Amino acid sequence: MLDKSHKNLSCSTCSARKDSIFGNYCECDASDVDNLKSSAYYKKNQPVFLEGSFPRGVYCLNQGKVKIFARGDEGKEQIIHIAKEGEIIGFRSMFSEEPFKVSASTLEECNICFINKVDFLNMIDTNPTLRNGIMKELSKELGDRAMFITNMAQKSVRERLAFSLIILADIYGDEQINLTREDMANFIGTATETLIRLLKDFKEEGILEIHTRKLEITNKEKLFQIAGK
Amino acid sequence: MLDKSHKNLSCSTCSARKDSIFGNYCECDASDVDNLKSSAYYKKNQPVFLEGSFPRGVYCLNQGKVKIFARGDEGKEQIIHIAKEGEIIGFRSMFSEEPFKVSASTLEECNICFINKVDFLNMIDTNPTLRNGIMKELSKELGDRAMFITNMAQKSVRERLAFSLIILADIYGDEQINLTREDMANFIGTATETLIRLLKDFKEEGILEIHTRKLEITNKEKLFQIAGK
DNA sequence: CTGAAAAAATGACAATCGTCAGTTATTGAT
DNA sequence: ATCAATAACTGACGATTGTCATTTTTTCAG
Repeated sequence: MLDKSHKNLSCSTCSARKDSIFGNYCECDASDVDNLKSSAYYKKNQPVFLEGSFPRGVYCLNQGKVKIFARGDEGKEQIIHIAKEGEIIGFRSMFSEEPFKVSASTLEECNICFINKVDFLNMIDTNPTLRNGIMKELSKELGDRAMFITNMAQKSVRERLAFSLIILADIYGDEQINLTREDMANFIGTATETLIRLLKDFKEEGILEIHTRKLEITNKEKLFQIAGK
Repeated sequence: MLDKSHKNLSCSTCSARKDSIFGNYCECDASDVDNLKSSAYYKKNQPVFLEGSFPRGVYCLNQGKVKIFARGDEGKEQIIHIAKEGEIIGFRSMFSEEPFKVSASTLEECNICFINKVDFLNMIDTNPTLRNGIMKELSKELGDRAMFITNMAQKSVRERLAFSLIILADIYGDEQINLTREDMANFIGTATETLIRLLKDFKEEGILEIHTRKLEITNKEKLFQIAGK
């Protein structure tokens, strides 16, 4: 599955492609993209791009998960989003012509393809369907973040944990949620200790099982209930 | 200044135009837009569009301020953004083809112009400069919201108040900040009572003066200091 | 397999902040 | 000008949550 040899992956056989913006909006041939992109193996906890730097292109996740995070004043990470297979990351700052406002770092071993800024912008300019897909994506995310802000501002940590577990369960699919307690706390926006205590509560309430680092949700219904709608 | 007679305003004499996306990116003639738009007078606390409904076009603020807000589970407003003269609002959901995730409501008397969805999308399609401006705007906002989320998650209410006052001072320009305590609390993400108490603290610390509803910042330096960077 | 480093977990404690209940001040319509 | 409605403010109190200090468990390199 993971290609550690840095050999080029092919878009035409990319299993993540069907879920991606390319798969949904790009009527172009997979091989068109194939010729532009390069691919690379990333090990766990490796940076993909860093806050403050300028984008040189976009990254397309073939395999693995990547956290997108900002840093607060004391350097504490706030995870804004966890990207999974099929997602394209790093294109927002390309349009805004600003340096990255967020950083991206792998949460596990990943295969990530790279498309050069010029090539990507060229694709956008010449392909209205893809362009509309991107605009749709940007707008959707703005809506999501409005909700994220509202949750942060109005929900208790317990409610946010329930809410976040639902999101994480969705991101991880059949796999069990697999994050360090610190990363999870930085996603929810709380202290690591508080998160650990609440996970214990949830365990005692029969909502989940803790397999050390991996979490297995056993009562999703109750999570919805706690999260509040 | 305010045109209560519903008479059409003209883009060519619109003082807000120079600060707008149109002013910055649209090479088209002001009269092109003039012919497409209609304009209307809104009184204070009047809705512009509502969460859940589908966009029929975009709104261009000629005069006055508009709050953009989401609602939490118990209906409590969370103000995401306060739009001022020159800003275009309501176009995000047009691209995402979803119903509005947020509502918009006037904070004071406003003159607002309206451009029909079809006409606006047509402008976007035929005007690459405008289109790029819009994409730039969407991306910029995504970056801003990442910071907003981080502030919400990591700063204390006191720090958030300082931070928000800086933003509000910028939005209100030469005017004094003029919001109900409830709106301000809903912007900062706290209870109205907590906000009132903290405003009193700030007053005693010589940071601002309270003229009933209007706030005058007297020590911006200190605000920056408290806000943390 | 072993030891060191990293991560997870626990306990104690204090401060921040929200809630509720009530009072005072301001606004705006008649 | 008056009064009702709305907004602003105050006080008391407790729960939630963050901090710090320490222990236990897990991971991983050699």
